Amino acid sequence: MWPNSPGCLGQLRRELFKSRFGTPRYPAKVFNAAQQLAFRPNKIAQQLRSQATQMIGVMVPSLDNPVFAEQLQAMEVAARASGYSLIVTTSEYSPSREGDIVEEMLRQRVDGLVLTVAEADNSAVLDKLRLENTPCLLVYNPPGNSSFPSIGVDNRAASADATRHLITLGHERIGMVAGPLLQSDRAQQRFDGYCHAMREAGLIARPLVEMARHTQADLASLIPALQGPDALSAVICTNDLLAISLIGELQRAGFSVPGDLSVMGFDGIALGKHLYPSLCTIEQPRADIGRTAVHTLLAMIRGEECTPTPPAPRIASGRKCRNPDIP
Amino acid sequence: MWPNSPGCLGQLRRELFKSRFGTPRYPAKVFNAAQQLAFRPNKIAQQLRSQATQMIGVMVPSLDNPVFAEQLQAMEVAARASGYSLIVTTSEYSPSREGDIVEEMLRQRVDGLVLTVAEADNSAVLDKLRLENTPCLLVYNPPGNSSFPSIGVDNRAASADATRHLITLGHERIGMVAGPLLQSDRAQQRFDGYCHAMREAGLIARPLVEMARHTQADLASLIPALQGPDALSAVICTNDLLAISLIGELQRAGFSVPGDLSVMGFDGIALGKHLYPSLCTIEQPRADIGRTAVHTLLAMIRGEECTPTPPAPRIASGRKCRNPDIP
DNA sequence: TTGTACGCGTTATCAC
DNA sequence: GTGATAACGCGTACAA
Repeated sequence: MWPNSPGCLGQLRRELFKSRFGTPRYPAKVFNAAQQLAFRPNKIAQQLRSQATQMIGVMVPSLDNPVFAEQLQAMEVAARASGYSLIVTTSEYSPSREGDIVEEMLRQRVDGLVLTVAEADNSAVLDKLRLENTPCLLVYNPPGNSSFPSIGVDNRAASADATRHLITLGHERIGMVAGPLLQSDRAQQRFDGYCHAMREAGLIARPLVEMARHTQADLASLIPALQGPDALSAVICTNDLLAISLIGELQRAGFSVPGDLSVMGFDGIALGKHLYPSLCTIEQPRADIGRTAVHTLLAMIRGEECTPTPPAPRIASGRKCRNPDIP
Repeated sequence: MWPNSPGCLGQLRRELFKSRFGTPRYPAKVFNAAQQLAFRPNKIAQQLRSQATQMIGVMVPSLDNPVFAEQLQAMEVAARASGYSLIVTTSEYSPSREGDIVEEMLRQRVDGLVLTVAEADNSAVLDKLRLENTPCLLVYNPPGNSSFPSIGVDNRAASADATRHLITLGHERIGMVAGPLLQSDRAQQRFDGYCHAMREAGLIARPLVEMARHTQADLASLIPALQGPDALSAVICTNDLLAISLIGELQRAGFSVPGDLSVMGFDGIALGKHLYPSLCTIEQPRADIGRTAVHTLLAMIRGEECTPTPPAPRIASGRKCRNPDIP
């Protein structure tokens, strides 16, 4: 009909523009024209013109882990409420994928980034981002030396809490089970907290039992620690999926849980409390973390907190869930 | 340095352009200039110019349900492998949110949409999309009358399979438990399949037991059906989270599972098989569904299958998982 | 090979 | 108020 004649679209655009700034006055003429032309504002052009995309880039290791999925759910709701959209990517804990993803998002000119990287203290992608001026926020990664603000629980303290909890219950031979350590700085921190609490109580910290996958236990690597006079009476897993799967493996192999071995988790995924007995775990407020991450990043985008090293907003150490079956 | 001088950026762009079409020849001069200027191609401008965004819009009801999260994980990997990004949104089963989300994505000029709507046969957002020419693919929604291609298992057949499985095991008093029915056409289809299999076996189908939430069972609404001479001996839940949570509630209330009541799930989330006893369920190949959804949509975007009603690609009815504890 | 000019759809700022 | 115009960064056709 009217292709690009400024007489029509020009006025239309002007009206739509005004309506955004509190002068919403739609002459029927303009409104009808908009409908007849099936006019739909083009965000691409708006973004190019305004140099802002209202999009935030999100990178998590994997969405197969409910921890990240539930955090993302909260982030999406919070972002949408503020008029922002999410570009979501998964790194699979691979540094090279991390690099590609971030580069891609920068080309897309996202207004900000929310990342969970493999290792915050030794990350090529963070080194690169330090030279950019795109606001960037870490989630779950310990604040450490990365010089980026980070949101998440204090893994060391939380893990020490969990250990003390088991000690209070009378356990002395406590171990820790983790997924591939190289891939996650959180697991390392949680191990540190465990060691600290053990020493503090005069107990000996056992070496970490490392499993091949983050979310699936293989019993074989734990069996040695369950035999002999020094056999473990309790273990803490670095995440809930690992704990649940370990409990299943133990039961399948004829062990009684928690009779022969108490198993504690870490994360507090929603499912844990529906199980029977419910999983004893350290609960990370995933929804809060997601929401807070978005709000913090939006503040950074507005330039409110854009100093490179603001006081890292930490959420207090997670709280323990009662598990009546742990002795 | 060189702000916009065509002498520099023009050549640079040309080189980058050529390199995309098989003449990758970077004179050092150009390459260095790119680095010195910290040049980064602007996707926004590319998108505006080429009228294609290489972005696909995804809408799922909620990421708190691992079914959708795991599907999304597979979609993200497949999309990235083809150079596409994902804009992810959650509708929370709300039709009004569905409308807002899709409108927003159309303004963003996504190249295609992958949606899971509440009710495909009665959906305002699909009615609107029929008038647009943005490729659109449904996931999990039954193909039905929506005139959109859809990917997912045949819920009716799968549910009938599950029912027959229980019947084969000797059960006769079988019930079905669902979340809020109005919010999900899948649950309705699964109930239909159950009814069909029951009638087929000469058994009476019980009325659906509807729970207030999709992922959390409240035992109270099921208790009546567990009492009296006609007490149920088995139930099928319309999704795994509901099943797991119901099992927990039952056990907490002193029931024995599967002694007093056998509980079957639907979806086959990864966690189910790690439990002990592992959850008996109908497995939907979520990763396959996600991958296939992306590949199909990309084909539609390329115009290969862009007829409004192509033969709906269905994945064969999911397969049963063995659960040794169901009698 | 190298330089130039136009258009994609908006927004912003002019002049009328 | 209304209409024309520049610029955002890129792709591309065309001219030098």
